[in-house]
Amino acid sequence: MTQEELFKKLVAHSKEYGFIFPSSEIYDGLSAVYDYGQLGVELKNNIKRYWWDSMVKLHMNIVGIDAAIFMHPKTWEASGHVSAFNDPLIDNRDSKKRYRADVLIEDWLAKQDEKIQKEVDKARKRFGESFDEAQYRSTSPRVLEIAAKRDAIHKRMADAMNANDLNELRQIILDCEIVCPISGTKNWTEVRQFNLMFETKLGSVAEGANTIYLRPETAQGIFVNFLNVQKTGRMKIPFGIAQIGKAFRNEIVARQFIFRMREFEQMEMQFFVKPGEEMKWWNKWKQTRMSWHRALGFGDDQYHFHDHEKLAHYANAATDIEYNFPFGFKEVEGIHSRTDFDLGNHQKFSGKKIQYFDPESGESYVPYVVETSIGVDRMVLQVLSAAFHEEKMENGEERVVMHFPSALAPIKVAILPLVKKDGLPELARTIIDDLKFDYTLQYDEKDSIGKRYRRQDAIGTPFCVTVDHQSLEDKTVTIRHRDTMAQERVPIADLHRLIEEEVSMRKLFAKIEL
RNA sequence: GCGGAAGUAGCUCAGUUGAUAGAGCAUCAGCCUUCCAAGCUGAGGGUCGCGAGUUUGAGCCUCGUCUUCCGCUCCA
Repeated sequence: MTQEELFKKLVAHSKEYGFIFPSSEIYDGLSAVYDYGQLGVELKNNIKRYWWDSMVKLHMNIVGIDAAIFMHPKTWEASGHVSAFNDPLIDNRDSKKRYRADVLIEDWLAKQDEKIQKEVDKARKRFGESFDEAQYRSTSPRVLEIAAKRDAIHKRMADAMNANDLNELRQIILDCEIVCPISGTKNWTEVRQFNLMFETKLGSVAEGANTIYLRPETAQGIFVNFLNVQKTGRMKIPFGIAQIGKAFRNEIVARQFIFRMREFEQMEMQFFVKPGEEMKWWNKWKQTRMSWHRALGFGDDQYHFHDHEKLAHYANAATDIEYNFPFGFKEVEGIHSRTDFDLGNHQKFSGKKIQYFDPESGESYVPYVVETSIGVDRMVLQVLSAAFHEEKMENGEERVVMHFPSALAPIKVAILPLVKKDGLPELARTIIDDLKFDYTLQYDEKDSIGKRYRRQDAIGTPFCVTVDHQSLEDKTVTIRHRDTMAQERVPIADLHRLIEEEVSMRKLFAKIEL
């Protein structure tokens, strides 16, 4: 079976058993929006709890918050999203390729520099050792001409970007006679603006409504609350603030099931450190976060770091943890050193002093930030694709099993009376009443016991507890393990302890490098 | 957004040259009582993605539209 077929089966399985449904399916669905079903939400909640507890419980210097999705519009000017998340795009009609208009122009500008360099190299050959490059650059008519044109275009582009003048951007592309690298033609469409932030209105139209944005990342909710948390929590640097919440990006192309959605959930922790110590902490969090992933037991070789070569406007170091999805290694989590970009900008835009007074040195400074940012939905997809297996059993038949780590499994235990008479269902109910306060359970008395085991395998339930006639006599039951299919006879009184040992998150936590 | 393919029951699919929609599995009820999916009886469930058009008549032909998949593109 190819990876592609496996992925299709996984998507179908996710829907069939109630993990993930297309949104608004009775209205033909909504592109790249998905709903979590009865099992999906349990899995997702468990993943969130695994992350949350590993942050705020295991680290005494990390606390959580839950900020609003709506934020003051100035937030997004300070964060750089208003300018950086606004891409002017242009299509070439012949090659059908789409480009960022400003990138096309910048490529052209870079080419002018190359042209100048060529002139310089030619001159150097001509003049030999007596060649004075600086003088040549400042006097050669040919070089000056190219440089003047380059600077003029550069200024026009900067002005156009600032003024958001899309027609001017297109005119520059035409004036520079920029051709499509693929088709080699100048058959360009209009430049169109793609704003990756969703807009909505706050207040009624009559009152004069303000445009606000749905947050494109949760991080800013942490930054604007830095002072609140630091002061009220009496936090001392280094410390972190964690948050789980929805974010929204109007992606041009959103696809690959729940990998890239327009509405998605992030788990972010912003760690505030003393300037100059950020690389130490960046490296430390890389290790901690990688061990968090590997603790799930999907195979250490299924992950790798992917360092960014082109850094975002706020970062001085950035890496991604990538997981080997059925469609290749893809980003699950980003670990970025964001410097003092965010806090510094909020200080500038708000006019409020956002600094930390270091009691040891007696100095005040804007802290540096190391961010860990992980997509909840990508984690769900990672766990689903790692867990999904079709296996051949000893008797030659196949079974579909979700090998979830027990701590993440949506249903922990299925309680199954061997037959639905002779008082077996009644005894099963008393077991449920005892366990239901601590675990998600399912009860099933329909069909043969083998069929019921198959059903539980398909949703990844780690334990099946089967009540039979002997149970009535000696208060024991068989407990059947999902992965090995092995059974053991245990006293009903021991069930709670045996299950707890397996499904507790302690086992996972113990593997994390703190 | 472009190109290609697809959309019929919860799932996998059949449906001939256009003529009142089918199967298997699944679901539900009853019987049977059995530790690794297939026993028996019965029942429910589809305006064939949606909307127009052609036609006496459209699941089937035409156009539009939506959604999904693959490739390109994009990606903090």
